[in-house]
Amino acid sequence: MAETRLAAIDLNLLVALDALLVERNVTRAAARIGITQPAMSHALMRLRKLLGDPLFVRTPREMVPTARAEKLAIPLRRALSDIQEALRSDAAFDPSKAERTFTMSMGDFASLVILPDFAARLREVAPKVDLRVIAEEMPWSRALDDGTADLAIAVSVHGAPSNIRTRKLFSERFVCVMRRDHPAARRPLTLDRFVNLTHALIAPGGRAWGIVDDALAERGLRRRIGLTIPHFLVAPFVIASSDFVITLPERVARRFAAAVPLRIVPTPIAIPGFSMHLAWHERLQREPAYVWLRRTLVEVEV
DNA sequence: CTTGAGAAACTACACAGTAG
DNA sequence: CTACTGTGTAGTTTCTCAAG
Repeated sequence: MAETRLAAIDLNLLVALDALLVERNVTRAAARIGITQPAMSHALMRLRKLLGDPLFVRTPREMVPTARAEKLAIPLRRALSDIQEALRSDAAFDPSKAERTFTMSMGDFASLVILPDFAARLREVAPKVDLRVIAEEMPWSRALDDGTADLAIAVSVHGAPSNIRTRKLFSERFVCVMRRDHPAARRPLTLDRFVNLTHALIAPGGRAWGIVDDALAERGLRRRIGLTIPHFLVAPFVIASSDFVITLPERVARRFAAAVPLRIVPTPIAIPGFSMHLAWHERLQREPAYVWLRRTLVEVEV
């Protein structure tokens, strides 16, 4: 039967359980917390006895958590990260000596624009600090809430829960990008020429309709989208070696143009820009390490 | 044959009880 | 209070077994 008196529970078992939930593998979970595999196996046995549940079942690919274990995952992670913070908070943060990992949630766009300079800066001023970037798979506010992420970079922070703090990083506008020797690059890009070109679109959702199409539709215009791709990775190479034209955030365009021969021109139609924001949980508001992390991120000129 | 979970045997250590 | 000793627990190494 489940034991509810905390004094009767070895709380270290919860650290083991957390590692198992993250790794879903006894050997790796053991390595994660610095014990051997049999010790972790033993810890799992004690957890099973304590909670009266198998917790994990072996499958060819991984140790799959039972419903009971799954249910514990998020509150456990949150509790452990709170404890970790509580223990850490008094010590002032010295980036040049700190050995720790920060986890940040950000998408393709933010990674491309922010990471190159930020990662370089980190190596310089905090050589022993590791950075773990996770994709925006879950709602980022939840990742901040349960401690999966220390910081999120997001486009829209409207309607964020009240326990989430935000700060604007930068505003972004759209530009048109084509290969450097594209025939259309010889003359100014008028709206008329723009709609007669064949366009490429980065559409994570796969929908062949973007913000440009909204702006065109307002004027009763349409363009042909000849290529839709789900992420930024291949875009510069496709554009550099074809006649497709693409409309991109300016900072992305500049990154691409630094890697392959491209021409960047203004959009011939007004397209509303957007802003990128930093978001964090209020419990990290005054923690020296996170104050430093946020300041360092803001200081990186992108 | 390889990999990984779990069992067995052994070891180290903390704690409690007891003697001086 | 200190020193010694017995007990229990959790760790390690080594092994076994099952599955791919």
